[in-house]
Amino acid sequence: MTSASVQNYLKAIYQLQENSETVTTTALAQHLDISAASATNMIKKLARLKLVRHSPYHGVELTTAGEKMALEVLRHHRLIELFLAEALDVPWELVHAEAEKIEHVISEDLEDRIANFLGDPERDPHGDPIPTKAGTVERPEYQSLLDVGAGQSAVIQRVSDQNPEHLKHFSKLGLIPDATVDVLSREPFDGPLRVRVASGREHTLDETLARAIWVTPTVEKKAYRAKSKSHV
Amino acid sequence: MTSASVQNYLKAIYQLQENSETVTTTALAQHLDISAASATNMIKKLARLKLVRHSPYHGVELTTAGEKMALEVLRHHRLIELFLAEALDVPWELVHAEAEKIEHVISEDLEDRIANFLGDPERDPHGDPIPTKAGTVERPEYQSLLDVGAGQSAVIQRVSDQNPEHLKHFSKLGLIPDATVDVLSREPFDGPLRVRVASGREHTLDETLARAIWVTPTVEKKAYRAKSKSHV
DNA sequence: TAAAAAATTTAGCCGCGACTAAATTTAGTT
DNA sequence: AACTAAATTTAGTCGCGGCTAAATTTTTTA
Ligand SMILES: [Mn+2]
Ligand SMILES: [Mn+2]
Ligand SMILES: [Mn+2]
Ligand SMILES: [Mn+2]
Repeated sequence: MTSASVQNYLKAIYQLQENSETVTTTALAQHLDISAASATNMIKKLARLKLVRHSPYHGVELTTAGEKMALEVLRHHRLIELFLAEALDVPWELVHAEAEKIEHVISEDLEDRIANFLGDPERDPHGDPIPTKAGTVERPEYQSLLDVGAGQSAVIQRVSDQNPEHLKHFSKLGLIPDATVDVLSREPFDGPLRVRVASGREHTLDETLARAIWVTPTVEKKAYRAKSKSHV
Repeated sequence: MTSASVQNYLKAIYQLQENSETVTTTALAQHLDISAASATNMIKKLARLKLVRHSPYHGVELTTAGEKMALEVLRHHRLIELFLAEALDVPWELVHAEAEKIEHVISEDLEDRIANFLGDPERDPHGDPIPTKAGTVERPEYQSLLDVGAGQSAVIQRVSDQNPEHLKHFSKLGLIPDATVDVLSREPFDGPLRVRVASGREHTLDETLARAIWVTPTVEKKAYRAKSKSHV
């Protein structure tokens, strides 16, 4: 019923809302790689459809109906990602691009069958929560690996799926959801991060990479370096 | 690269060519449920792209390039049908509609993974041959169940996937590829057909249904009714 | 073989979702 | 507070793939 374009806009607005309260035309345009004028155009259409509230020159916000639609698309997307990974061994840096297209064309019946096949999963391969059929979704507050102090260890909860090259790199290093990492040291001024993974291997992550990994800290292993939060 | 519309037109032309040498604008329009004017429009575009030869007022024909593209789409379609049936138990009357959409959005890599998962299959769930990656396809000459004489038996090779209600009915009766049917009797003037399936159950099929089932005849089981081809 | 019917193409239109260039509004700076 | 820069919207255009109505060509029928 609603076009793939409308679905992509709603999904983008939802994802931008996760970071900042209100979503600007420019942010939306950049996220979707289109011109600002095109974004304005679609925003006006979405407002007509009562899927967003538009405060001209100030930003856009999903209505309840708009958020529900966004979550439906997001559910499709993440179920498909996991399904491709599980059923066909598609590597996790490729599932996003495939899901971006397939999410718009599957029936509700197929969605249900995929969810059932996967045992009603709660996370996609990157650790992102899968919205429920009812239209709810978890919003766990993770910490960026960047903000973990030296000497602390943490469990990876999710990894940004935006950059396939980064994903490929992360899986090579063992930086995947549920893996434990020890932060060894941190260069000043947001410099690179030295980490050790469960296998014992040590790796250096620059700021951009570390920012794409979200974790929950575990209890500190070693006491000889107690300074953590205030450090750096 | 090429749009879903172009792909659907090419596929439609290919399938119409299987029955009649040349494909008319009207036949194409009916097949795709669009106006004749729209069909003409797209035909001219396809001709510009060298995917068809158009003889105005007389019909259209795929070029080698057009046929290759049609077969690529058809390969996607049939692999997806079989994959949905095998991996997710989607009933065979539903796989066609899903595949009709998904066929346009999967990558070549995903196509390869699906083919590999299925063990490079040769037939889709309805018995239709799956084109190879190289762009070739079998064109077996089956006989309609309608043309099998009383007393003969036959092995079902394929069943038309055009009508979901018919498919549902066929699977209920056990009329699926590789099943053996005995034709018991045939009413005159293309009247209904009485058949027995392997389970021993007997069913009556009207002309439309019988025409949708394609078979290869087997050796005759019983000699007391030797008249076969000339009978009816 | 001429007239009628059917098939096909042409002409003109529309909604969608993109674009650029120009106008407008808002935010930042001195 | 005025000026400037940045963000946003408006205006106008385009290609795509549909549509209807009218013109044209082919086929059928009388
Ligand atoms: Mn998408
Ligand atoms: Mn993901
Ligand atoms: Mn299709
Ligand atoms: Mn089929």
